[in-house]
Amino acid sequence: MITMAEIAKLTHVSQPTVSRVLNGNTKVAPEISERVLACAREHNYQLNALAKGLQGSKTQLMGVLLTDISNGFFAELAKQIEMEARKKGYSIILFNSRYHLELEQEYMNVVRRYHVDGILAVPIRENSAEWAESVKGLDVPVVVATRHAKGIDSVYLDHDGAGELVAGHLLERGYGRFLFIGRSYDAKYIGFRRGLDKLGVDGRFISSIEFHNDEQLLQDLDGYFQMDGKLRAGIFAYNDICAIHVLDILRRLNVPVTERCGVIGFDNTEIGAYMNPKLSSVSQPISRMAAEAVNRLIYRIENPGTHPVWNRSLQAELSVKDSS
Amino acid sequence: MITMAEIAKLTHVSQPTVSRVLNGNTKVAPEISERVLACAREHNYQLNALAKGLQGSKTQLMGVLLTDISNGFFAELAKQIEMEARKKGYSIILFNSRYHLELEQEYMNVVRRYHVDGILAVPIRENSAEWAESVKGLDVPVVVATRHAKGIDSVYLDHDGAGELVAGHLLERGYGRFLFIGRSYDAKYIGFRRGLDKLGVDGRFISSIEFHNDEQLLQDLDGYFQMDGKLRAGIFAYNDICAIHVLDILRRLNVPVTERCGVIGFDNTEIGAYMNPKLSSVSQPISRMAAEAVNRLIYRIENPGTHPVWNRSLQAELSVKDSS
DNA sequence: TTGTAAGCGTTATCAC
DNA sequence: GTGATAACGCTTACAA
Repeated sequence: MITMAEIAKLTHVSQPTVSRVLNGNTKVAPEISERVLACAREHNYQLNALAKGLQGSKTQLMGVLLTDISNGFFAELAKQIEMEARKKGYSIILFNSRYHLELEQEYMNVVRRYHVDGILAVPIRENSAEWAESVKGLDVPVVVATRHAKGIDSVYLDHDGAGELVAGHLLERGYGRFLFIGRSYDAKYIGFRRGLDKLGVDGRFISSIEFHNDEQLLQDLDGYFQMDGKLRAGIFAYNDICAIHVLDILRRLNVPVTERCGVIGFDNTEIGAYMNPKLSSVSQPISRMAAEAVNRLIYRIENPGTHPVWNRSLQAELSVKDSS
Repeated sequence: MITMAEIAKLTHVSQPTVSRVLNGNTKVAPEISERVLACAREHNYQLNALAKGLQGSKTQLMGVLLTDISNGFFAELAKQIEMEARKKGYSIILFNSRYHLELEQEYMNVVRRYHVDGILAVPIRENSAEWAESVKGLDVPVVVATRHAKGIDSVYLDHDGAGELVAGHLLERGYGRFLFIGRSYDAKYIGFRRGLDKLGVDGRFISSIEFHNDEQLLQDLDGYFQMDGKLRAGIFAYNDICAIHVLDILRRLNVPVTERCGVIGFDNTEIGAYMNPKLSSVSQPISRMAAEAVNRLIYRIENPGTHPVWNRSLQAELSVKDSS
């Protein structure tokens, strides 16, 4: 690997001049500039990011700390982050905590060794005191993605609003009663109820059940479809996997989808598109989330100092397919 | 961030002594060692990997160049690579070519900037001359994963053997005729045929069709099940996605799975386990592939110089579920 | 066993 | 405009 000093020797200039030419910020005589650039190109010069970083300047490295890269959602997020970072000239150093708190803690240290310019994290427990502590101890900016973190910049999906969105869609499609499958305290359900309420749906027609296993869900859905047989049911599952189980059970119960009920999933995973019928689903705007997170992080990198905490809530989008 | 020099000042020793203590290779007086270690711990000292790398020593960085991190298979691979690398004290710098040749080329350059100790790659075109050229131009060891690369160390799955494995399984389960869905020149099919042949299956009962779209596949399968109605059919699809389409079509054709036919997928993706019936599938030993690749790369890092090219072919495993 | 000195490849601060 | 020179934090001789 050729260095600036070597290029300097070859082109009969000083090494700092080579630096000036290659960085292109300071004025340099055109003939020198040309000579140096030609030489650099010829030898396929590559900046030594280590030396640059050591010197105090930026490393152009972004630490990315995820919980589970093998999860399709985070894999897509990682992809988008990498794309967006690349656009801005940053490379990604990847850490995957696998939901191990100790590992996450270790990574918070390891990442410092590489003097990354900033960290983009999906913490395991975004509101734990220890994690907040680690972040404060760091001397680099941190942005949290996919979750709301108190006291730290973050970008996340508005689950509550997503529920409302689903409510509007199901109502528009003429469903007359509504079932949420998931925890009753889920923000999605809160928003779902509120949305239905706003649009004048009687609370009697809104209910929720939890999903534990197929047999229990089958029982529950069977019961649900015994009553109020005439009203088409709009079913909102807390994620696509759950929704897929629902589709399977509906098939076993001989409840035709869209005729007697509609099903909406959450996450809009690829797998949903392979179902029959294709699963309608709420999609998280992953690429926007990645872009906003990366850009905010870069903003923080380029504008050090304390700024008010920035929390960006993104709106969900509905990907309507064949199941609703 | 505290430095060795600062620790040296605080503990009244020289900076190289601090280095000696922290690295633990050279002999240092116990009382000094203790003092230094205590100080380092107290201030949560972290090595400056940039300085270490710059000095000529290793960066403990591994460049990982993938084609598509959002693909579940590669996502899992990335996870395993990260795990294995971490175990050995390496961190991962991730690049995702998205199957763009120019991007891959750019990344081959960018990665040099960070002076990674080695590169673990899934190249887009493992046998292209240009790529081989880029690799030769590099001064760091490269190991290719998931594909066989001529002239470069690589770990990959034995597709041919996998086909043979499937043949044995289907025969054992009593299927009497066999259908491969995919390209006829696929190594899986070659192995599949050979396996069946070895076990005495008449070539008349072996065939293959390609998969282009659902309608065409439905026609083809319909035709296939019209003839030789008595023989149970063992169907081997070139990947899980295809197998899932097959399952769907079999349902539409009212061909009961396991009674009249069995279906085997390839990749053993998570999605297959959510099917009904659960999809039997050939699983690539991802974690072993990752481990072998990482370990080979580390071997190359620690033993520079020319060694004979190392090509490791791994055997597939069959994950038998409910569809066969 | 420990300290001194040099050097890795940059950028930044000076002079000229 | 351009060239010395110092500095970043570390490892590796070499000296004591």
